[in-house]
Amino acid sequence: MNPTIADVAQKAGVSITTVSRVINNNYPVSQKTRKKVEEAIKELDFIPNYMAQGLMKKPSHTIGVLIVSVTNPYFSEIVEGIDQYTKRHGYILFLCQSEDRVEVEQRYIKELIQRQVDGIIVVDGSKENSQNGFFEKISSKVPFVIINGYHEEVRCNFVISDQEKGVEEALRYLIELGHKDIAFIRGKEYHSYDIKEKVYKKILKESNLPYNSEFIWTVPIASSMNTILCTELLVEKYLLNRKKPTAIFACNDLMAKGALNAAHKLNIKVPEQLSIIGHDNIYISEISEPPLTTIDLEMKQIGKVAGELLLDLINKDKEGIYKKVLIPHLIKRSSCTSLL
Amino acid sequence: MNPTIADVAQKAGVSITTVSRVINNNYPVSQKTRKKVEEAIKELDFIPNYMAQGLMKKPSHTIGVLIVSVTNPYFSEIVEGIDQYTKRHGYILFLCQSEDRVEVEQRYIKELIQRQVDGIIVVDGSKENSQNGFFEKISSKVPFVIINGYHEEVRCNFVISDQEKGVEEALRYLIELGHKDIAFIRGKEYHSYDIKEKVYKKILKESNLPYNSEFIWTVPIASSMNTILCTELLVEKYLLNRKKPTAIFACNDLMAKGALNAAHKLNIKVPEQLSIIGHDNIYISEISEPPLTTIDLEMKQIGKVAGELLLDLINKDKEGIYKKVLIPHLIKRSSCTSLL
DNA sequence: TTGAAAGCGCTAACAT
DNA sequence: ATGTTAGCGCTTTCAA
Repeated sequence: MNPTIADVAQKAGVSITTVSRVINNNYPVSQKTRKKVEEAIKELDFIPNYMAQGLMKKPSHTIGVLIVSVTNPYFSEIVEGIDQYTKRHGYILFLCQSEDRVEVEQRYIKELIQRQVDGIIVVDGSKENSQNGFFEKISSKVPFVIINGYHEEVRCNFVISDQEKGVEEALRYLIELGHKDIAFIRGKEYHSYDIKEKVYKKILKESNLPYNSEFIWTVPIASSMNTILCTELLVEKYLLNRKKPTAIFACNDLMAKGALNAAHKLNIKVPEQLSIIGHDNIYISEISEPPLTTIDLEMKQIGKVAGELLLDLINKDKEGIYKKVLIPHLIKRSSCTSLL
Repeated sequence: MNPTIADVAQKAGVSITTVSRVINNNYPVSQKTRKKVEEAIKELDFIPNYMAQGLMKKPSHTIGVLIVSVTNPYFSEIVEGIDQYTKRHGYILFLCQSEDRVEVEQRYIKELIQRQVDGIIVVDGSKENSQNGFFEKISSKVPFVIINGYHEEVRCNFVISDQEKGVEEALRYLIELGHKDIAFIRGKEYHSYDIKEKVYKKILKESNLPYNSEFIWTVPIASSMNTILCTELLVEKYLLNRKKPTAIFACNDLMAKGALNAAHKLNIKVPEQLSIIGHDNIYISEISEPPLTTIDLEMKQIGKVAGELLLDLINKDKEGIYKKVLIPHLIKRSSCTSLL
């Protein structure tokens, strides 16, 4: 058993109140007494019990972060952004992985509240929990910020990137380069893919390019690291059996990398014979061969902004509902070429 | 403010004890009473205060995990392994990033104890804190497991991979393939690099191959994601200015990927003109072009084994000091070729 | 500057 | 089956 404040008090020959005062350094204590207490603390190797402290003191200086999976760089980079900002302010993180399951998401959030976190950040919160009112309900109980994820009509704090803008920029770039046959790789069942596909159709129309449903390629697995392999298989098949595009837009870099691998396998030169553009700018896009042109979501920055907003909410520096929108930008690397 | 157990008791017209009993489901409560209480809980949206619960109940069902950085797949894969195992047993994780700083490591570990974690896992704990007795001291206060990191003469629980075996296997493979000029890429100041270099020299000697210090390439940055870029620069320079090896052994896959990129840049074909072998088997090695031959450390498995050991320690199913050693194995992919 | 005592929200004997 | 009461380890009035 760890020693308690009473042990320290006894050893130092003072009251527990005094010990508490030197621990928290919030009331005057004479030099002599302080020294005695500090020595007792050192000797006993006393570490105050946070649970007991937390019972009276309000803030726990703890934040809950809920993601799908740490091994996916998209999430880990956001976590790093959150952590770097919040740790400077003395917060520590509970890390929860939902594995993309709606009930797990709910279970974790309740557990976080039970554990008295000062606030919660959910990355890519599920559409279900957005729409069924769960997230809104949570918002009323604890400072709560959602990063990306579904947000139409949902009265929660959001930090999101303007996906439409990003996809638009990518597609216009491809079209400027002279591409007309642009395949679109997406995952299934996620709102963000639906949005992107809508933009895809819109841009084609605006550019007077025909829409061909054969160019919509849907990958069954889209957020774990298996996405790469899975996309590779799919793209290989389509590149062989369907009408060949001159360019591919992929809804995330994992898929883009999978497409790139497929091209390599089929001996299709990128970008000479096939241009590929990704989305997110996880570091994988940077270290690919060739480095992938992509849309930079600035995940670390998103994490930082979300952390900042959450702490402001916690400290009541901010009230009301916030929606912070970051504008993503195209990063031109070497996976796209001009047809003109 | 969240409602308390007293609010629930009042609303349900019972004593707080009864409420506690239905929450914990550990004493008989009549169907009728239970129903009343459950309704009150639902209506008030009551979530018990973990801090107050924790004051009496012993285990917090919380584990502290200390790593260098989440964005490095080596760490995130281990974290995933730990989490997958421990979450099944009802544990939640504090995630702490030391950013490779010895004092931060100490600060976090103390904070974790203060927060009443049931146990701590440190990944790649610093040599300093191993040698100065800090880790041993912590071991006496709380169930404590170190993954990899320095472990000679340190009386702590360890889950480690047998690095010597792995490096040996890699090097022998290269030598069997007919390589005589093998460059060795390492980081600086880490015990694990020293071990690997020792094995490198030993194997050369055993194989009657000359040792050439020009083939020891030391990368200044070796554990953040910048390693790749940094190695790329270094290898490019050495490939141009030093005696050219026919094969490269890299102490981790990040370096191996950097070497691969450098080769690409210089138009050196891998594996035809240069064989590269990595270490760790993070997924980057798998998705490289060509896929990298590497030593599989099975990080996820390491995480699982560490989680298992820690829970056994927590539940007193195990006593004493454990050192679990996993044997890494060579994974042959496509980045090495025979010279014979 | 210090100490006594109440109480944070809950659990766990002990009664009934 | 349910309630009363004494803490868990600490912070914080209040008094001295």
